[in-house]
Amino acid sequence: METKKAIEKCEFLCVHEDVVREVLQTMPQEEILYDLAEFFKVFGDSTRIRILYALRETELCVCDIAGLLGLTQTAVSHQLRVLKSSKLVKARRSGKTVFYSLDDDHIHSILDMGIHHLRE
Amino acid sequence: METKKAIEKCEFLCVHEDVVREVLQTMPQEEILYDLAEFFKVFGDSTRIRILYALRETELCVCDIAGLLGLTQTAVSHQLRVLKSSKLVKARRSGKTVFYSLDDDHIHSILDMGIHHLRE
DNA sequence: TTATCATATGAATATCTGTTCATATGATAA
DNA sequence: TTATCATATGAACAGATATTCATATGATAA
Repeated sequence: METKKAIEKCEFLCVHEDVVREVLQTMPQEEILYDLAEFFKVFGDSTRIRILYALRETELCVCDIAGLLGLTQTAVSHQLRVLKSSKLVKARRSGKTVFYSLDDDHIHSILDMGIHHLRE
Repeated sequence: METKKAIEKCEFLCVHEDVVREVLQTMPQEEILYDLAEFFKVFGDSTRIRILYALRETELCVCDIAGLLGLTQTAVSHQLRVLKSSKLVKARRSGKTVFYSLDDDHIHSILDMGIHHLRE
C-alpha cells in the first residue's frame, strides 16, 4: 500500500505536465514505434545478423549458409523465413536449390551503417 | 538416421566451396557481429523505443516517462538501466529527481534513420 | 533526527523466441 | 513411377527477457 501510494504520487503528481504534453505532440504514432521495434528486433539476433552479412556480397543457398556459419539446415531455414517475411531477404529457386539474397540496396546500407556504428 | 544423413550430405557435399571461402574472407569478425546484434537488440523492444523517442526532444525524469507512456515507475527504471548500460541514454541528478536524455547526437541520427526507414 | 519522495534493484513470474527433432514438400534423375 | 536431394515446417523444449512485487537507496524538508 505504501508502494502503491508512492507510485500514484509519482505518476500523477510529480509529472511536469507542460513538458509531457509537448513531447506527446512531437512523438511518432504508437503504431509506428511498435513497427520500428519489430524491425530492429529482426536485426537483434546474432544468427540473423550473421546470415545477413553473409549475403552482403553474393546470393547463397541454404546449404552454403549452414556450412559457412556452422549451423544446421533447419535453423537456417527457420531464420530465413523470418528474414523473408520481414522483407530483408528474397528467394530465387533454381531446381532443387533455393538461393537467398538481400532484398534491396536499402538493406545493404543499413548493414553498412551497422559496421560504421561499431567502429566509433 | 535418414534425416541425419540428409543433413550431412547437405552441409558437407552440396556447399559451393569457392563461394563460401570468398564470403568468409569478406565477412566482419564474429565478435563484431555479436556486438552488432546486441546493439540492435536494445532497439528491438517497443518500450525502449518509446522511451528513446520520448527523449528525442528533451530530457525527462523517470516520472515523466512513466506518466507519458502509461508505464509503471519500476518498468521504466529497469529499461532505463538497460539503455544506460548500452550508452544510449545518460542520467543527470537534480535533487531527488533524475533526468534522462539521449547520450549523444549519434543516437539522434539513428532514431531519425528509423523513422525514415518506415516511411519507405 | 524522522518523514517523505523519486528512483533503483533483487527475486519471482510469465511470456517470448531460437533451436532441435521429426517429418513434409517440391524438384530432379533414373 | 520411385529414389534421392534441398528445403520447409510443426511441435516440443530450453533459454532469454520484460514486467510486477516488495524493498532498498539517496536526497530533501521539517
